[in-house]
Amino acid sequence: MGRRKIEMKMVKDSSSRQVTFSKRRTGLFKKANELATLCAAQVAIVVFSPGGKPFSFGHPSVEEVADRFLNQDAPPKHSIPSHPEPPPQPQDDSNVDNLNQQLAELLKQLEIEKQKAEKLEKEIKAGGGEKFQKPVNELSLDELLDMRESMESLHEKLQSRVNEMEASSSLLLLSENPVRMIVN
Amino acid sequence: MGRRKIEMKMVKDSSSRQVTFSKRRTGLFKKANELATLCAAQVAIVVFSPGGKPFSFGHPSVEEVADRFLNQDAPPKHSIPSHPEPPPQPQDDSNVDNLNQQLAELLKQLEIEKQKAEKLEKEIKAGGGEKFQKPVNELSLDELLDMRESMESLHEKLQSRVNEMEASSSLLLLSENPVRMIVN
DNA sequence: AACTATTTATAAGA
DNA sequence: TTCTTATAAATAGTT
Repeated sequence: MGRRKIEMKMVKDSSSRQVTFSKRRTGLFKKANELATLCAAQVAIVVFSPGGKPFSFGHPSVEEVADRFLNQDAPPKHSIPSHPEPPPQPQDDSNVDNLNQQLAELLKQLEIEKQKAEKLEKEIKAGGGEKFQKPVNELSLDELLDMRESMESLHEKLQSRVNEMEASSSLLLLSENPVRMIVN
Repeated sequence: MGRRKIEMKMVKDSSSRQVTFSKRRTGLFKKANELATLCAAQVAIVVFSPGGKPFSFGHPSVEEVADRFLNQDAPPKHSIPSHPEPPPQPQDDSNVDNLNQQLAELLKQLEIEKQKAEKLEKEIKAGGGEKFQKPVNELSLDELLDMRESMESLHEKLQSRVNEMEASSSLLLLSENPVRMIVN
């Protein structure tokens, strides 16, 4: 999906591989979050980078998905009653066991977090800074991401303003009238 | 990614939601497979469909990834002590508190910056009035440059904070469960 | 970290 | 469900 189509084989260059991993992990988690959001599905993902570092996503939380996995509850909704009922055997695409379920849950949560963040970002971008008045403890990763976006937006505005100012000041220096500048 | 852009909200129609889930689950697993293949990374995903059916993907297998998670090798930082007997209460709360405090600070600074920006904006726009007689240009330019600097600084901090939050949230999610994840 | 040129993923529709 | 098609997204290669 880029300048070129690449072979589905391990990227040899360690450095490039790390870059690819970062980009794709982000994309994967985003997709997971979208799946969870659009379909009211629970998702958990666990990933070990080539360097061995773990990353995870879960919706609504890794714990919940994990518990559900462990308890093999296949309830239609989000109920996580610790009712020791041996529910139906999942028909996974691959190996599935308790651990797998837990992992799946984790991945879900991560995805959800990402989606929330995106949502917040949009809100912030669109609206104003109402979010800044919310109690910090309620700030989640999503909100943080939103904040980052608004920051970027602010920064962009600042940037263009500075550019205008610089251009104007330059012109002023060239003019016979050294002062007064109108910036609108 | 199709004929039209869709809102990131739960698909109301049950039937459509099921279709979307099927398509996107396939896509998610495909992406996971590519990530694992291209980056030599281990990946595990568990998903519960809106109907409550479990699906999973694992490379090399969900069990292996799960085991690796459970058998965490003591990581340098956000490690969660996975002790054999009484799995100690994770001190995640403290971590969260710290993050929240830092976040609070950032928010404060952001607020201040925003106010400055607004003030400056007003002054500049009010240019239609008396401002023309003051050396607004130079002053404003300086102020703008300062602001830009602080904005950039803030942005950097926010960026790293986001990174921490992502890692921490992952850890926290796992720590509350029987599953443990190490992010270092 | 940003930016395009392309490749993919997919929302609709059949 | 599967296939097709028009678009929206993701991302490989670059800077």
